[in-house]
This record gives sequence, C-alpha cells and structure tokens, in this order.
Amino acid sequence: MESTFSIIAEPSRRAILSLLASAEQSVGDIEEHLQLPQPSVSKHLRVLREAGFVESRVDAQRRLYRIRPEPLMEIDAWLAPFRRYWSQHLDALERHLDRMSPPPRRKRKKK
Amino acid sequence: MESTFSIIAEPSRRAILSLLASAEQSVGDIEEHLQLPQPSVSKHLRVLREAGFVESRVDAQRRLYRIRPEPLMEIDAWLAPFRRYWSQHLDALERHLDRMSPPPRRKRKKK
DNA sequence: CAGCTATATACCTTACGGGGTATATACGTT
DNA sequence: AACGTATATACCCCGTAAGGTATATAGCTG
Repeated sequence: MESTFSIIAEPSRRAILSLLASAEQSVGDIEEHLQLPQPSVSKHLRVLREAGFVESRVDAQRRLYRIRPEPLMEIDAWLAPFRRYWSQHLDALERHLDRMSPPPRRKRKKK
Repeated sequence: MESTFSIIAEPSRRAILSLLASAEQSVGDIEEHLQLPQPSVSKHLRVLREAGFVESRVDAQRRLYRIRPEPLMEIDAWLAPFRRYWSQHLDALERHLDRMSPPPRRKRKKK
C-alpha cells in the first residue's frame, strides 16, 4: 500500500474520507455511520493517517479524525492534463455513472 | 479489479493514461515510451478499455488507443466535496509532494 | 484499584491482481 | 503461401492487502 492512488482504491476508505469531508468524527462515529467493525475502521484510519489523508486529535479517550487535503490535491493535480477532455463530454458523465452504478458486470467473453 | 479508483491505482496504467492524454498512441508506442513488456501493456489496456478509460480504433495491424474521459470525470466528481479544503492549503501541496517523492517509509514500531 | 469505554494492534487466512513467459491471432508483405 | 510484424490471450507463480478474531493499551468513572 504505497501510492496516494492505491489508498483511495479501497471503498471503505473512500467512505471514511467522504464522511470526514463534512466534519471531524471519532472512530466510533465512523464505525456506526458506515457499519464497519471497529478494528477495520482503525486499520483504515491508520493507513489514511500514515499517507497523510487524515490527522487526529485527542479528546479524552476518543480520537477525532479530520481531513488533510494534500494527498487529495495531489490527485486533483494528476487529473489536470485530462481536463481538456471534459468539455466535449459535459453530459456523458451522467450516462456513464448510470451505466456504472449496478454492480460492475464481469464480462464472460468468447465462452 | 472493479472500481474506477482501483484501476488507476496501478502506476503503469496511470502512466499509460498520462501518455494518451497528449495524443493517441499504438500499443507499440506505449511499450516503447514506458519501457514495458508488450503483454503487460496489452493487459493494462484491456483493463482500461473494459473500464471505459480508453477506446481503440484499428489502423492496419495496429490498434490506436485514445482517452475516454468519463471515468476520469467520475473521479473528478468524487473530489468535489473536498475542494473546500483546497484554499487554506494553497502551497502545502508542493511540500507534500516533495515529502512524498522518496519511497513511502514503512514504520517498524515497537520492534 | 476495579471495571468500563474507546481505540489500536497482532495474528491468521484467503483472494486477487500483476509479473513473466509462451503462444495464439490478425494483418501485411513478398 | 510463407514469413514478419503487431497485438491479444492463457497460464503459472507470488506478494500483498483486506477481513476476522482476539487481545493489548489508554483514559475515564466509581
């Protein structure tokens, strides 16, 4: 687990980040909101912390986690060269997202 | 290998996409630019193609690959909720990138 | 201090994806 | 048709990361 990109490849980690986007949360808050086992949450938070996506502060026995934007900015920066393609496909995104929302179908080709 | 995000977790695939960002390329072109074995390039292209990141057209025995922006737009859209953090950290990104360029140190704690 | 709550870590197991190598397919050239 | 080039696919192997379970650590409360 090295790169910034592989960190956010994990769905639970993206969910955690999205949750933290609105506000600081404790481990327990995350556990409850996302319905994940506590050790799992802690493990993901460790990965996110070590990669700089989040930082924590202590509040009694809890740790409150919050977003650190730098790694996300890095991803945003990586996208820059592709933005010139955006314009032509203004509405194609919605269709794409619709098509992608059902479980990504595995293609069994040439049976 | 399902999600849009896990696709771009792979460094070679990101390199391929970056290469295609500037212009359409054949498999051989990619192979040579990135110094990757040909089967590896073909395999990555297959993954990228099935996930909608690229499309190909035929030119004699070659296949010319080009970017399809939708999945990248999806990532861009996912970043939206975090953009409100950008402003405070205008220059923090550079320092972050500097700090991250050497191999991400694995922490061996409590031996 | 004992016991409770909150969080972190260690350990085991398993699945999956990527690298490498060999081979198949498709088209082009002579 | 035979051969060469371009690309795709099949197969095997291995590392690694995620899930689950158990346990350790830290702080609070009585």
